[in-house]
Amino acid sequence: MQAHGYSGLNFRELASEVGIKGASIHYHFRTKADLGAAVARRYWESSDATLGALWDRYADPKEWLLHYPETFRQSLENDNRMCLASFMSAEHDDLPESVRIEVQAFAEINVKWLTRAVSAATGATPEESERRARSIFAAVSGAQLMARSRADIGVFDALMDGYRHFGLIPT
Amino acid sequence: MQAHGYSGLNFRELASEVGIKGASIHYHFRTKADLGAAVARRYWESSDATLGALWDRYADPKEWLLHYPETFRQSLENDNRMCLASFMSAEHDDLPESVRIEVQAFAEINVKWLTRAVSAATGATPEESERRARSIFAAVSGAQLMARSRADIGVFDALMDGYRHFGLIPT
DNA sequence: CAACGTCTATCTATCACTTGATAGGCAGCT
DNA sequence: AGCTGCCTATCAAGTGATAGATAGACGTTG
Repeated sequence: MQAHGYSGLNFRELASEVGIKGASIHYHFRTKADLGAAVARRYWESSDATLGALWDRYADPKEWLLHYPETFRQSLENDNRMCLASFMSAEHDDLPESVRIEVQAFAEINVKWLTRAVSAATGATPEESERRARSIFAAVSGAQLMARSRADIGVFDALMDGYRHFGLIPT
Repeated sequence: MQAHGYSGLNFRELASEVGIKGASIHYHFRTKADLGAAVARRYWESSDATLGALWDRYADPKEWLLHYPETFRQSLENDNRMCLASFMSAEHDDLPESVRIEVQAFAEINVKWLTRAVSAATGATPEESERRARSIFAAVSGAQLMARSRADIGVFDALMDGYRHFGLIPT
């Protein structure tokens, strides 16, 4: 799904990757919307766990923000894929409600995590921290977008350097 | 196309909007790739003109950067659409080569324009100006992404305020 | 233990529908 | 006549979804 989005996801192709037939998927997921929602849910739950691990790995709050972009970088490393949040926007209007909910959850957990990290790293007020958290999340998403469109992960790294250089991401 | 992307674009629906039949489009564009490339091309040419007009409208370089986000905002105003650059990334891997080229042209003209504007507004070196130009372009694209996913243009405006507040967009 | 029923997970076959594309015709204008 | 622009009809491929059959695991019961 991170490769072709929701509309690009089809039962037969997915099934063959798993080693079964397309019709068999309907046994586990009644509709495509159910399937999509399940995939999206598993995705943000996994991200949630990754962020939790990152939080535990470092004691210095600044380290959290410095390493945050890595969670997005991994998608690009893995076959030039993109995070669901990005597909979410592109396909937003065509997404079944159940899928949209799960996909938005991804953005929420990211902003929540970032807000806490920014707060701890800079001592800013909760409002200011959330404001910066949203800015960082949007900016990093945009960077992932650019990098994918050039199929060049170096673009992503350069943009992260830029964000730090211009002070968007506290160092 | 700004509503459903390239894969979501289909001959019959587009035709009915223009008041003709789907098959008739093949008279003007032999293949879907030709059609997509033409649409993408017209899009970045239009953006190019808009940026040129913005450049001429103000004498103070700082005004250029302050008003730049408006060119992206208009897409959202117009039916929660998104700029092609964003779809580009999402569908990048599935895009015909001819379409990809035109879509990337959009990013290029934006970065070029921004580089000149940043240079004029801040007096930074060419390298530094381009670096910031890329950062701004990616960040604004990401903001448009977020706003669309929430179907809320207020999200876009808030993010622009944030970018200026945190110094990414010079004021 | 063996026979039976049941549940699980998959299969094959098929349907209705959409999509890009082609072939060929027709009206209007120059 | 010939060109232009559009039409109808149709095709082949792919889509999500459903119906019904099948094979294996498992427990229950005679």
